[in-house]
Amino acid sequence: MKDIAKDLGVSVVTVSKVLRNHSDIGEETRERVLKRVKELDYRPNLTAQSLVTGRTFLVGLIVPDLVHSFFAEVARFLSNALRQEGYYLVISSSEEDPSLEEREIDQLLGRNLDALIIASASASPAIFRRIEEQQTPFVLIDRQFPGFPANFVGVDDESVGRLATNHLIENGSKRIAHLRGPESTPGVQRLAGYKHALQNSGLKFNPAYLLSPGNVDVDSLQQGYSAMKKLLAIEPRPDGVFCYNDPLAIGAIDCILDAGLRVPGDIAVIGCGNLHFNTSLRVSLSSVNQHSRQIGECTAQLVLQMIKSKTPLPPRNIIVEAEVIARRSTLRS
Amino acid sequence: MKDIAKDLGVSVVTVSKVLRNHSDIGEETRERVLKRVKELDYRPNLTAQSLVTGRTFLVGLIVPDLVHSFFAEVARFLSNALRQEGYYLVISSSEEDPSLEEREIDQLLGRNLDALIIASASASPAIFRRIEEQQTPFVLIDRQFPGFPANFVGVDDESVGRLATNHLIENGSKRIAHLRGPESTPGVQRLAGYKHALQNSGLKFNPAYLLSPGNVDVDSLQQGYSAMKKLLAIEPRPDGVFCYNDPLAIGAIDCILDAGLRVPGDIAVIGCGNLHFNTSLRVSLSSVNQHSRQIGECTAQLVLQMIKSKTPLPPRNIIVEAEVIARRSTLRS
DNA sequence: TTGAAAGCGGTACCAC
DNA sequence: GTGGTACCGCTTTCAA
Repeated sequence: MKDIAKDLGVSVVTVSKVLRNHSDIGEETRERVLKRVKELDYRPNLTAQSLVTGRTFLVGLIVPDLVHSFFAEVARFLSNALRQEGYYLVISSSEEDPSLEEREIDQLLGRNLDALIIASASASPAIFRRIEEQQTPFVLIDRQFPGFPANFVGVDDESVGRLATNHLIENGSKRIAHLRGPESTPGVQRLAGYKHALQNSGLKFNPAYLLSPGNVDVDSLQQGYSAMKKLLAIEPRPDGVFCYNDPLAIGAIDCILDAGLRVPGDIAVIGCGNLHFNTSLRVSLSSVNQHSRQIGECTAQLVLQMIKSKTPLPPRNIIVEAEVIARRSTLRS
Repeated sequence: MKDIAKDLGVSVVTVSKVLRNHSDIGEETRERVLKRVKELDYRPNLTAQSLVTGRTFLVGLIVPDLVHSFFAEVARFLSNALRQEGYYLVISSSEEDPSLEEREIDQLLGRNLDALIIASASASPAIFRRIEEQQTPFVLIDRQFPGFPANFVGVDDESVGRLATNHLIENGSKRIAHLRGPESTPGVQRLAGYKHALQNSGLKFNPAYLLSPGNVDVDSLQQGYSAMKKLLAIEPRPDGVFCYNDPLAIGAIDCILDAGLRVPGDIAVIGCGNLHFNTSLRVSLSSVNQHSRQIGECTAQLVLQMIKSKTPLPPRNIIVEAEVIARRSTLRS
C-alpha cells in the first residue's frame, strides 16, 4: 500500500480510502489508484485490517465429529452461506470430548473470531459464560442447555423422539427399544419423546429396552451392532428399535440380519438424520429428517445478524420442524 | 498486556518476554507476571501477534465438496493433526467450480494463512503460480497437474484404475465399463489405468462402455443411477463396471437391481474411496481404498515441515499405496 | 478532497 | 535482566 502511495505521489490514507470506496475521493485519483492496484495485483492485508477494526471475518465452528455426516453437511451449508458475505469458517472437532472442547474454545477465543458456532459435547454450560464475557457472539446448534438462555438453532428433539416412536407404533411395533444418545439435549429429549409416545399409546416403558451404546457419534456402526446384540438376547425380544442416529440404526440392522431375523418383519428400525445413503442400504432406512441444510443456513443468517448488530440481541431460539421419512425398515405393509 | 505491565510496574516488553518464556527474565518477575496473567485470564491477541510475526497459525483447505465423505474424512484427520501443533484449518468448498476455486484462493491468500492445501477442481495450474508468488507454501492433494512441480499427497491413480479393473477381470468380468470422473488427474489417470489393465489382459477397449456422468463429486448417487441406465441399454451389456467413486457405484447398483438384474451375478461393480457404509449396503460394495487417514496425516506433516523450514523445500511427491477391498459386489464365488 | 499523526496489540533490536 | 524505541500494515480523527 505504501508502495502504491509512493508510486502515485499520494498518501496511504488516500489509497486506503479508495480501497474502501470512501465517498470523498477525487474521481481521477481513484482511477489512478485502482489502476495501480490491478497492476501490482495488490491485496490488502486482512490481518492488519483486523487488528485495527477488531473484525476478522472469521467464524469458528466446533462440532463433536466432522465425519458424522450430519455435521459435515451443516458445515458445508454454513460455509457456503457465510462465504456469500465474505466470512470464512475455522473448524475444529472436539471428538466428543468436553475437555478438548473447552481447550478448543479457549484457543478460538484468542483468535478474535467474529462469532462462534458450537455443537457442544459438554454437560454444563459453564464454558459458555466465558465466551459471553469475551463479548464474542455465539450460537449453539443441535445441542442446547435447558435453563441457559443462548442463541440456538436445531430441531425440537422431543418431537423427534415422539415422531419416530409413534411411527413405529403405527406400523405395528409393540415392544419398542431405544438406543439412546449421549447426555446432551438431543439424547435426553429424544428419550423423553420416546417415553411420552409410549405413554400416550398405552404401552409401558421397559427399562431393559433402553440402551446407551456409548460414544455414539464416533464409530457408530460398531456401537449399533453390539448394542443390538444385547437387545436380541432379551426375552421377549423387542419388535421395534428407535435409534439416536442413522449409523447406529445401520449397525443395528446389520446385527439383526446377521442373526437371521428380518427387518422390518421381525424388528422394525428407525434412525435420525436422514443420511444420503439411506435408500441404498440392504434395508432402506426410515429416519427422522433433521434438515441439516436449514440448520446450516439459518445459523449462518443468525450469526451474520449478530455480527452486524452492534448492540447484543436477545437470544433467539430457532426450531426447525422434524419429519419422518418412511422407508422399508419400518413399513411392514 | 499494557495493563499488566502498569499494574506491576514493569514494561510491556518484560511481560511479552515472560509470555514467550524468553530466557533472560528474573525468576521473581516472571512469577509475578504469570500470577497477574492468571488473575486477569489474559489471553494474548493472536491477530496482533500475527501482524508482527507474519504467522497466523492458520492453514487453508479448499476442497471440491465437503460432503463427499472422502474429503470430509481428510479434513478431519488434517484438522486433528494440525491442532496438535496449534494450527487451525480454515475451510472452503469450491463446489467443483474452477472459477469459484480461484476466488477462494484469492480470498484466502489475502488472509496471510501459513499454508494452503488444495484439492483442485481446476484444469490448469495457472492459479498456483500466483500462490507461489505470494510465497505461501501450498500442497496439492488428491489431484495434481502433470508437468507442474508442486507438493503433492495422494494415491497413484493409474494404479487405482489398474487394480480395480484387474480385480473385475480376475473375478470373471469380460465386458468392463467405466463411469469416469472429471478431467482432473484422478479421473484421467484412473481411466488410463483402466485401459492399461484391459490391454494387458487382452481385452479390447470399447468406447461405448466409457461414460462421463458429469459432476461426479456432487449428487453422485443420481449420476451413477442414470449413467448405469444408459449402459444397460447397450448390446451386449457390460458385465462389470468400474466407478470413479463409491457414491457413483452405489447409484449404479441401485439401477441394476431396479432393472431386475443381479450384482455381481449379472454385473459386478467396484468403486473408489472405501466409504464407511460400504459394508451395510444392499450389496456390500467392493472399493479401492484411498486411505483418507494417511493422506490427511501425511499432508499435515508435510505442511508443518514446510511452515517451519525457512528456506523453501523442493517439492515432494508423497504417494500412498492403494488397495482393493473386496466385498460382495464383485465376488462371484 | 487530501494527508499528517496517532494508534490497534503485540514483537525485535539494542542500549542500559 | 530490563526497557526504550521503532515498526508490522492498516484505519481513524481531524486539520489543512
